[in-house]
Amino acid sequence: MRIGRLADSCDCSRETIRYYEKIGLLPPAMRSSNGYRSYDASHQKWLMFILRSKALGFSQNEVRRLTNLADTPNSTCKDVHRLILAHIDDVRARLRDLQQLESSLLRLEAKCIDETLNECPVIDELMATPQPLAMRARASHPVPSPEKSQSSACARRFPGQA
Amino acid sequence: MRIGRLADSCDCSRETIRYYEKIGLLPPAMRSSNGYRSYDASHQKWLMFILRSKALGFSQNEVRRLTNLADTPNSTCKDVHRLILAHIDDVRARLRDLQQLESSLLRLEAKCIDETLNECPVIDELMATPQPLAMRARASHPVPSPEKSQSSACARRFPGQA
DNA sequence: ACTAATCCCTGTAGTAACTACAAGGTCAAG
DNA sequence: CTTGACCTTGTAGTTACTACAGGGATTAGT
Repeated sequence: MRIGRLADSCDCSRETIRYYEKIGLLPPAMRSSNGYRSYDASHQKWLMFILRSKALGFSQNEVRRLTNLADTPNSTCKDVHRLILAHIDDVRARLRDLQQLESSLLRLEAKCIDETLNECPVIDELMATPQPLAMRARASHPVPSPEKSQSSACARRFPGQA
Repeated sequence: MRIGRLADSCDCSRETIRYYEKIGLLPPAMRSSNGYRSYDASHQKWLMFILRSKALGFSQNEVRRLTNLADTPNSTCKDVHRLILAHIDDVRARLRDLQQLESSLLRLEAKCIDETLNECPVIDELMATPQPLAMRARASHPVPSPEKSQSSACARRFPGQA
């Protein structure tokens, strides 16, 4: 089997396969006389293994550890189990982050009451300085009170900077 | 204010600030006679704006659009609203993906019944060939039935490829 | 037998969004 | 006058690929 067929059979690109070989995730292919890579069923298994692991969200490094475990005769199921649990924790942490994000965005979105408004409360909220400069500065310039609703009056000399 | 103080006040690194200037997210700083970057409150506002937007998960491109909107006098709140809604959709899609991932991982994890086992059902599942080769191949070699529980017998000649 | 299309090869550069470092200039304090 | 903390630029590294460029090999059709 040449690279194109392997790629088609696993639904990934040739480049990806060559890439996995280069970084040592996939065992190097045999080469036929013309220099073309030549694959068999075992390569296909490895590749599917890698692709399935990735589909489960494992990083390259984790996949590497998984393949190492898969390739080690003495490795117990325990190690695999540990890796999966760690990954589940990771996924859950990301879930929590995203949920936080979602509610923050919804809260922000709720501020858009009047869509015809030219002053955008969202922009204002994002733009607002909380207290960092005034608090930390040794008051080198006065800081003229909370700068009321100038909206986007700052740095207007900065339009299309590529 | 020099770069160090701005960085401290916004809790980001000097490199990040220089980077934002380089890619045109942040308006270029004034320079004092020695060539040092010099910032004022308006720069700080911009930077906070960018950092808050990023914290809400907006990509660089989205942040760029947001800053453009913030900087355009005629922009209505509507455009901002649209951007936020699109982003919320995005976040929700990612949430769904992660939830899928989590349940897949839990399903997989549940297969680890006996941790002392040397044959790992997880590895086996990840390694399994579904039907691609046999189905798509023009049967150039026989395909000797579903290759029963050889576990990780393939490509064992591939240990530490760094 | 010739030609065009389709494969394959290698190597490099690009993506997002930074971080880290190298090699050097500036400035204030001890 | 040296040390240390700051600043400058530029380049390379990260993750996980993707997209060429510039070539060779094979295959299909005429």
